[in-house]
Amino acid sequence: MKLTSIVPADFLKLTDNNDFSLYKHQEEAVQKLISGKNVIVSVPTASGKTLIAYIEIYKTFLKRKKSLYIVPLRSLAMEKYQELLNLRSLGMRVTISIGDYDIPPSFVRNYDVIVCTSERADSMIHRDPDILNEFGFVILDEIHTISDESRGPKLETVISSILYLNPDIILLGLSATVSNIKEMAMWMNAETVISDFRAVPLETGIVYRHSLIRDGKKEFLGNKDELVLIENSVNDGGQCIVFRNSRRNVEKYAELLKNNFDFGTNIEDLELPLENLNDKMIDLISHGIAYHHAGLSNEQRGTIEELFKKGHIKIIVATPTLAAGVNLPARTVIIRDITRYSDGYSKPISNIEVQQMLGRAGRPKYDKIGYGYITVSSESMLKVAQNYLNGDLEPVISKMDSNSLIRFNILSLISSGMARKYDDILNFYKKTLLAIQNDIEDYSLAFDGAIYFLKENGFISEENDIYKVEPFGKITSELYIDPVTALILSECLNHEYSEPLYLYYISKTPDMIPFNFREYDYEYVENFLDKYNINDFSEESMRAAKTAIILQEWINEVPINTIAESFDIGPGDIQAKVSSADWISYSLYRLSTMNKKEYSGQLFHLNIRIKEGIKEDIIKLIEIPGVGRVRARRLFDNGYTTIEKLASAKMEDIGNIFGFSNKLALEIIQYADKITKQYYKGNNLDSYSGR
DNA sequence: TAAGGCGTATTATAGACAGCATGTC
DNA sequence: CTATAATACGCCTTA
Repeated sequence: MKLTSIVPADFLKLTDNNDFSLYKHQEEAVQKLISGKNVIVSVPTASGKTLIAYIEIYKTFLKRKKSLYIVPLRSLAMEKYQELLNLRSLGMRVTISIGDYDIPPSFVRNYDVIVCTSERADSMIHRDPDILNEFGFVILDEIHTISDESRGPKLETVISSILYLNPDIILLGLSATVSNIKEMAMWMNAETVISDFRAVPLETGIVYRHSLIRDGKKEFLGNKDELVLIENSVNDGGQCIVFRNSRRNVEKYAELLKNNFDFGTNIEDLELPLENLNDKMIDLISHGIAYHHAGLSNEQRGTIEELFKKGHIKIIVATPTLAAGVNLPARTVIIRDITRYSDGYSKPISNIEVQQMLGRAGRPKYDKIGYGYITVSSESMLKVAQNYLNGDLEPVISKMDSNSLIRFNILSLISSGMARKYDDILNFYKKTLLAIQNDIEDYSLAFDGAIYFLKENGFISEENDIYKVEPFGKITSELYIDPVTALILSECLNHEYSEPLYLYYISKTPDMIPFNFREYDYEYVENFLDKYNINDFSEESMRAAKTAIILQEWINEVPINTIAESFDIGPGDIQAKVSSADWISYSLYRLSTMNKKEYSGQLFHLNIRIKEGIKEDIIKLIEIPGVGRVRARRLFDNGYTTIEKLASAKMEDIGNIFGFSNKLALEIIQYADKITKQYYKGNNLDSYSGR
């Protein structure tokens, strides 16, 4: 079936006027969508799923309705947004709504296609359920993430809300292959399209006892095992990704590769942003090798991904970060470990995850074929690996049944007005996958418990069997924080303001995952707890204290690498923690405006200090574009302590400071000048605008 | 006496979303 | 519950 037989010819603007034929699975899905049915498509990655979405988005646009594209990760949202910008040639207005790049909810009305994360979709719907009336089509990318314990329920809530409020909206679920796709389809009132089509064919094999087992045949590799496969692949002009199960293993394996191979690149030619990378990384890169995990800073990860895309790096050794995130394919993928520690035990990873990693094998347009190998070291693991490759699939299981999620969810149901009575809550839950897989009556105790908790703690009230949200509950729901977090922050506000103590409370909330605690942390952590009279020496408290200590270093301008070294953590870990603390400290500030107004100013500043990693005295300077924590401090140390002083500075004087070009200096002065003039016109300089 | 082998005890173990603000090529 | 690899440590053997 040709494209133009289903969409107006206009659509060809997207395809360079190429009126090609759809693949079978695309055609099937599109026809079902056009006839007004919900669809779940289950095909491997890189098989043209986006085109299906494109076509229905356009059809929806012609019907003057909006489309919502939901993905699990911010990086994927970014990627999808860039891709969907093409739709502007058809007159559609495309935008993105994720943490940093936000549009106010009301502005959604000015766009036709909105890309967002599950959490943002959830929060948007619960702030303004009526917004769903504007939508005609919702795409749920990677819908199998419903199985994810921490994040899955957010996506499930979104789908359930749509089924509950606006069943007319057409749903398109894009899924990895799972065993209970029929059950999912029943839940979503959808039809299924299943195919094993791949744009680049995949050849798989298992490395076991010095041999490669492929198609039932054994090829002897020698005692270098999978290293032979890597070497061959690279020598043949390919690139390679090796997945391992821990950061330490990742770094060690990269080192091992370096001792075996040299796919050298001339470092000087690369113009690396050297300050990002450490010596070890640079040494590896000079051999054409790199490692990649969440301990790296965002800048480091970006650099390595870029170098890999350009072909300067031949092999990346990585943790699963690289499997889930942005699309970074390689000809050969090697899964070195198929077990991983979780909840105290080492367990085989899920096949969904294995397939996701294998999905990175084969670059469309560059490789004729992709290779995926799994290495195992025991007979039992060999069985497991064989089962993966034979398509032994797991089901998608709802994880909406935890008490904390039920509390969170019932609060947002009541806060949004979606539920006024107990029956409304029940009716909502009947629309969840949880209800398909379990008897929802079994959860009535959990519901009662959650409602009791919310009432007791002042989030909601009840009168004549009608629930009403209290201001405390409303703000908690809008901040998208766990009700327990809100309670801990309220308790915090009862203490007199103290920087370390408040950081401790922020770190103690369930929305912050604190740093791990090690044996040698005892001494300084105990000192901290003693010093601030915290009489809680539980492990939970110790971890929070350690996190608070690290955050304190951060807001006192200790360089990130110094912190990383002295606490033996990665710069990426600090960035991740800072961003959580940023969110929670903002929530703390907002809560203070309700009943502790006298602290609000201080807490507003604390939030900025956490966001930027600065001391109090340069809060004003950080506002200038191009000036971060380091440059702001240099300006301050050179006597430019206020915006006004900068406004009257000379370009050369600032340009002479280390780290400032004349161009930057000029921009800074001009900006400072502008702000100062506004100030004298009576505008408020105290408003911080972020960057 | 120092170095090295070996068995046993100890330790550590992946990742990442959410709040708000303003008018973009 | 059903792990496992790296490291630390103690003990013994050997050059």
